Amino acid sequence: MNVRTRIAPSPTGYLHVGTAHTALFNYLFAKHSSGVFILRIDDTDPLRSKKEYEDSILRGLKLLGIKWDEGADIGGPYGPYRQSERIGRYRQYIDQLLKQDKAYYCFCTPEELEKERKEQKEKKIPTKYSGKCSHLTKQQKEAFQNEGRKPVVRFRTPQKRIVFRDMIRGDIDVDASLFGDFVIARSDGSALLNFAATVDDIEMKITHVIRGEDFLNLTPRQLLLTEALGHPIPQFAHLSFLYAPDRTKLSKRHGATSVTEYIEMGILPEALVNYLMTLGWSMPKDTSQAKPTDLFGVKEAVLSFTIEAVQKSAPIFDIEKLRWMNGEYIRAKSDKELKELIYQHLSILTREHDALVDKIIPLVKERMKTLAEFMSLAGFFFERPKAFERPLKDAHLKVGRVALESCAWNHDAMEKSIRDAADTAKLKARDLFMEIRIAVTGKTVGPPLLESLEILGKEEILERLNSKI
RNA sequence: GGCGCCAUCGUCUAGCGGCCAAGGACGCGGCCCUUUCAAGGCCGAAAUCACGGGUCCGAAUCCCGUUGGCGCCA
Repeated sequence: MNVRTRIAPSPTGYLHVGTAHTALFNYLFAKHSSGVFILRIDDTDPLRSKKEYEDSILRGLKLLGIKWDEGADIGGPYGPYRQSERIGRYRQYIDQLLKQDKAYYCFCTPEELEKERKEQKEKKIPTKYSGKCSHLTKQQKEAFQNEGRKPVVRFRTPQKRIVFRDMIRGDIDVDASLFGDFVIARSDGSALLNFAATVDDIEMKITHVIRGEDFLNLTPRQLLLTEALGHPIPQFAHLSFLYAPDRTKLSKRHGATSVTEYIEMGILPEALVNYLMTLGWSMPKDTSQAKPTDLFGVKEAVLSFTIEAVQKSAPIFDIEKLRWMNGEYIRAKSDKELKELIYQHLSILTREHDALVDKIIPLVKERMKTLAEFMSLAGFFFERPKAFERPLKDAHLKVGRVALESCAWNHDAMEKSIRDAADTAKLKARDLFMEIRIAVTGKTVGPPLLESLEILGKEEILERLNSKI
């Protein structure tokens, strides 16, 4: 069987890391079986859906290297892949169910339904639709229509137990009589998301539906609908949500939630993807390696990915581990690659800085956890420090200036001169180094000092020292 | 409220009945290296496997219940 999976984001916001996570697992699963991965846009909510969001979601996924074989932008044999362009199809399926009496018109008003619910609550019985309109006569229907009522369409839910096997969670057992006849089309005729998704999954021949756990309770309905429509049911797998450290859903108040925001922070796409893959899944131990590793790419993951190995519990998104991983990826880059990334990331740098940047990169590479940190680490190369972390010690600076004035401008000569001067003045060399560091960079921590002095040049350094004495 | 899902170090996880008085990674602490900070190396603290019952010669692993978290429906 040819595996076909899909990600179906609603374009109501920028690409959320949780969506990227789900997309990634769909992709890994499909590609592990040489299957097809599809990108569908579920834009059934016209009020909240925006083209801008759709574009950014597509861009984000591409950036992460998650490529789809069929999708809203590139089409494919089962298109269109945008729900707003499929409305007519949903109508056809609704009519089919209506014709077969597997669905019916319900004329109940919201007020009537609310009243019904209230009564059920008072009697402490499960709240569900009573089925009041399930067997209306022709006359009754006409009477309602003459009143001007617009009916919704409800699915006639078979009263039975539904058992299905979730590839991650195992057997799930639900009693369909508990949720009753649910709505599949609004009074304006438009299909509800769950119905639309069911139809799309059928038409797009989706074999494995891998999605968020919020759909777990909706799956029995999809199963019933698929059955009623006369199609084979796909396999299901439900992934846990990603949570913030306070165990609530990742949201704006926890900081960055969208892929774009992480990229803007200077997280490399490969690092983000790698980190996301370790959330809920782990690379099987390689017996040839002494230690298992958290560091691996999509290609390797595709080889060993199995959905059964996915963790059931909900992971917490830990930005510290992401930052560590990003540092690993930065250090794995060649200096040249890193330079290009830095140019892309920091628009204030231009090619005229090229010679300088070439020299700086080896000094800061192993100190950076994000691309954005380049500037906080190396800013002093581009402009003189405006602020100083602490007041400077004049006596030390004078000794340091004298030592540097007279010596050749290379690492070893400077070191010797500074150490000798420290000895003569009965100062600790390390203190002398520190004062020079602060005078030159403004900070107590930073790249190696003597290498930095070499790069900035004697004239500039002496001026920086003089200005502080 | 009804139903469903989940539960191993602070965090991500390994573990799928004996190899586990629980392994790795991030983070944290210490030491080494060192002109600072990193990077790197070494060492360490950190989970009575949520709790309580079973099943079994034997349970983190199977079953039941409780608690807590989350979700769906309303």
